[in-house]
Amino acid sequence: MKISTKGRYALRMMLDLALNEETGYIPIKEIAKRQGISDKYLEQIISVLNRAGFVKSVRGAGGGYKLTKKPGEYTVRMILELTEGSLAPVACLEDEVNTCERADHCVTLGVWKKIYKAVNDVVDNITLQDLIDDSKAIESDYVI
Amino acid sequence: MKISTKGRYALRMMLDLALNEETGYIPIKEIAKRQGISDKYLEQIISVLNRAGFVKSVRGAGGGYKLTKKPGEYTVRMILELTEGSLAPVACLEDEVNTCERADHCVTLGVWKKIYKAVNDVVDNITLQDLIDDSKAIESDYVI
DNA sequence: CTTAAAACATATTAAAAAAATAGGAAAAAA
DNA sequence: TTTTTTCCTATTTTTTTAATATGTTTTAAG
Repeated sequence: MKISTKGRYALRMMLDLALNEETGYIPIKEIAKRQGISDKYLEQIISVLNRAGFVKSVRGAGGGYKLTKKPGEYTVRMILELTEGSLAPVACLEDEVNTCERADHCVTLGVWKKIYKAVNDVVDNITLQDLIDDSKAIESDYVI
Repeated sequence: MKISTKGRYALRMMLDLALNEETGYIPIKEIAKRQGISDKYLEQIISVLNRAGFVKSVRGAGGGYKLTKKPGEYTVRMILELTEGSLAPVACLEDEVNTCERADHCVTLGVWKKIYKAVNDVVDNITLQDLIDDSKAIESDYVI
C-alpha cells in the first residue's frame, strides 16, 4: 500500500513550482537541486504532467516549467492519479477490464471499495493551495 | 497503492475459516480449492497467521486450521497489518527508523498522514463478523 | 505398524514493477 | 555559434511480488 516515488516526487515538484511561481519559468535542474532528487528522473515525471497540461514549458536558455492553473485548482488526487494511476487498492476496482468473475460474490470487494472511497475523499479535498498555506505556517514556526 | 496478494489472500482465508467454523479443523488444501489459489502459497501465508496466534493448527490426517477467536474479534486491520505490514502510504510514517530528516519541513507528510488515518479508520471498523454478515446477505440475494 | 494426510520449514526461481541512468536530438536565448 | 534548456526513448539495476519446489515432522486411520 505504498505511494511510489513517481507520485511523491510529482507532488513535491508541483508544490515547488507553486511556491516559486513568481520566479517565472523554473528549470528542472533547480527543482532537482532544491528537492535533492535526480534531475533526469524528474524530467520523466514532469513530462507526464506536461502532456496532461498541468504545467507548460519553454525550451532553451531561460526556459523551464510553470503551472498552467492556479494552485487552488489542482487537487492532490489529480496529481497522484495522473502519475501513479488510480489509487484503488485492488486492480478490479479500476475498470471493466480488470473486474474479476468473482466480483458478484466477492465479500472482500466491499472492504476495498471503502478504502478506495476513503482515500479519494482525502486527496480530493487537498489542493496545492492548501499545501502552500501549510508550508507558510511551517516556515513561520521556525521564525518564532 | 495496491494491497498485495498476501494481504488479500490472508483476508479471504480468514473469512473462509470463519464461514466454515462448524466444520472443525480445515486443511489448507480445502481452502485453496474453494478459493482457487495455490495451496503451497496459502501455506506460507497462514504460517504467519499461525505464528501470530490468529489461528491454531493440528497436524496430520484430520488436521488443519481453525480460528482461535470469534470472528467479531478480528478486525480487517489486524489481518492486513500482520500480512502486509503497516498500511502507511509512505515508509516514513511507519517507525522511527524510516523517518527522514526532511520530516520537520515536509509539507506532503501531512497528506500521507491523512491518507493513513483514513485507511486505518476504515479497516479498524470492519471485523470478520461483518464480512460473514455481508456474505450471508449476498447469498440470500441469489436465493431470491 | 504402516501408510496417508496433513502441517511445518526453508530454499529457489520467475516475473513484474520501481527507480533510476544514459545518451542524445531539438529548440531557443544569449 | 555556443550554451541552456526541454524532449524523447532506450537500457539497466534493484527490489518486490508471487509463486514453486523439496522436503521433514506429526498424527490419525486402516
